[in-house]
Amino acid sequence: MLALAVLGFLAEEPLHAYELRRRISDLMGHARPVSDGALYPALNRLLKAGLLDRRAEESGTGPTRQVFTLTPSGREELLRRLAEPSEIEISDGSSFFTLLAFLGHLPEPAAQARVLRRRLDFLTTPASFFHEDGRPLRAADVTDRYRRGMLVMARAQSKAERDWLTSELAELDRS
Amino acid sequence: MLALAVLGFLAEEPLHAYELRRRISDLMGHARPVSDGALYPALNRLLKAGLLDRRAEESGTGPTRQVFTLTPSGREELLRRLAEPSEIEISDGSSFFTLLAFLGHLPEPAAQARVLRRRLDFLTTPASFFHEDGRPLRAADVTDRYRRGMLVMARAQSKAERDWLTSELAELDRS
DNA sequence: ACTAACATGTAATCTGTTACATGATTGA
DNA sequence: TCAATCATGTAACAGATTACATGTTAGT
Repeated sequence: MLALAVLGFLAEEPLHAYELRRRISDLMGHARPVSDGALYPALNRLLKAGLLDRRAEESGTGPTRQVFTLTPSGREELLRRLAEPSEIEISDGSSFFTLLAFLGHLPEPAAQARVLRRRLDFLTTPASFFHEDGRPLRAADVTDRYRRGMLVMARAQSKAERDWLTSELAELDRS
Repeated sequence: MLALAVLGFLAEEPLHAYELRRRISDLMGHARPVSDGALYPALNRLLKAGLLDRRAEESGTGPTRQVFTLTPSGREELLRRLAEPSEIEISDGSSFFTLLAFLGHLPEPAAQARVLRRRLDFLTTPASFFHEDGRPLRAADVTDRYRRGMLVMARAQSKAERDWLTSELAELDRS
């Protein structure tokens, strides 16, 4: 997930670690902040895998900035990950959102549409939070007010997302 | 997170690991399935910490079931975690949802309200996904269609949740 | 005969968090 | 003077994923 965000942002322009952290923080870090202990090792892993290049840049002030650039192989990896997301990247809302932020990098609209379609299919498949005696509980049968709230909000969110996906897919079809 | 769900479900009734896994899967596992490699070690940690008791129960068929029960100390820990959630449990949507599923176990409505209030405060504080030249981009200025979609959906969700929280808090105040 | 569901666990590996460690610059 | 922001990293630890390992029962 962190790796995807790194590749995605570097696909737009070369950045040093600190600036990368800020952008990733804005994107995903409302919830959990991006820690240095995650970012720097991740950058080194990507570097070792040949997906990134690093060059030192004197900034005048403070430590030398380490500026990272996406290699051609890194761009391939990004496009592959965007075009063929894993099941969890489709089903987990926050992972999917990260994907969405970079989906525009996929050159073919048809490839973008395939990803949106997968998400729509996932959201359209009904799922149930709570069970009793092995059978799913309908919303009306959930007595706990907070669990009822969960169902209400999950539905509202799913509806909003399905509507958006549907209209976006329709627009992609037209072009 | 896994630990909270274990404590929460066991607060309702004793369960064996497999059944626990099913319930946790229903609750949080739409996205990522609960793996045995996470669940069994987590149960052993809680056991060692004295929050759970385990007893073997012959099921006739297959391996002996390991039935887990919440100890008094486990219940205390659950209530403490529900009453005083960490910042990330408040700000991360999926963590907060897990919390919500068990919030009803808190005996005092005022303690429940404090948690809801914290979430509402978090949602009311404006946050921005994207920045340009250090300043937050307004939705209208986001040109990428998918990023615009992210903003639209994030707003819809936030609104739905704030509405629900507000009405729930009003009801708690009345009683 | 095969698949899914039931039922429990371990081991290697990966990733992330938290804390540590350093040091300059800018604004209140 | 004190806090925040800029800027880079390491080390210990916690937690999760994936794959391995085993075996029964019920349904197709």
